[in-house]
Amino acid sequence: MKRRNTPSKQAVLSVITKAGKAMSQDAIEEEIAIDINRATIYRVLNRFCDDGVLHKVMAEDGKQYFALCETYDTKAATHQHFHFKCTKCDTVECLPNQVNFSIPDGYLVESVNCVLTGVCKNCS
Amino acid sequence: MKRRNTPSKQAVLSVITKAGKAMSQDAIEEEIAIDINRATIYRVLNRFCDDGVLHKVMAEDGKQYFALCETYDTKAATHQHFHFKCTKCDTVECLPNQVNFSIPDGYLVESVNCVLTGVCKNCS
DNA sequence: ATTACTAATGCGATTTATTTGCAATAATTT
DNA sequence: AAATTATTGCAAATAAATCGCATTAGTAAT
Repeated sequence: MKRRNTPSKQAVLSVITKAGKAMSQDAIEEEIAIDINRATIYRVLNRFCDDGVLHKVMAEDGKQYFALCETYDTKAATHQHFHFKCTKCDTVECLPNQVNFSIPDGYLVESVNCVLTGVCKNCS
Repeated sequence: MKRRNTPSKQAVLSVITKAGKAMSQDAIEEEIAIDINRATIYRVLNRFCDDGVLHKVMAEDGKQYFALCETYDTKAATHQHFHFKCTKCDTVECLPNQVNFSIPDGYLVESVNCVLTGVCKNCS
């Protein structure tokens, strides 16, 4: 299944890149220049995740936020960094901090979802 | 608003205590002996959270899981431990590991939600 | 250029998790 | 036993995310 280059994909990626933060579908729809259907935005986002372009963060508000994968992120060490969700401006940003943990034997960790919630630098 | 002791509260707390894990509303409804309405379960759970009896974990599947607060947990240092969600048995458990992080100046952290997803000891 | 192939899109409907309004019920205090 | 009001059940409402399906439009081959 070869991927195609479409205006929707370009627009979504452009918005997220410009924001420099993790964004939810509705935030993207608000910011985006062209008119794209909600379902399409979700499909574009999920495809980008599959392709390792974006990563998904589940915040405490139960919403998915999507952020650019840094180039140094490998498939193996997947995005084990903290995220910060601001309750004031409602944005999610990737923090430089890596998540360190050691789990008991027998556990197999497939993904890490760490979100700190509070008030960000800009809003405090 | 003084709290009252009701069969619903007792039943919900009993199920969670017996499980020794974090549980979602539907898992609780499945396990519970008496017949309690879905909305009631949610209200009971949220009240317990308000009262510091339970804490809420948002998993990657977008569902809320509720777990007992250990007695040594204080309001201040709120539940900064890791959680593990198993994709096989679909349960969430509290890990003993504390979450350590240092955030840049200007950020105010109000809550921490860290969930590792994978396969647990029992299922692997 | 034109055609063929099929990924991507739009739309509407659906699913799933959680909450809410409101009237009825029941725990607790007097 | 009566009064007060927290709690519950039920149905409906929200809200996020997904899905089926017919249509559109990239892409590669001719």
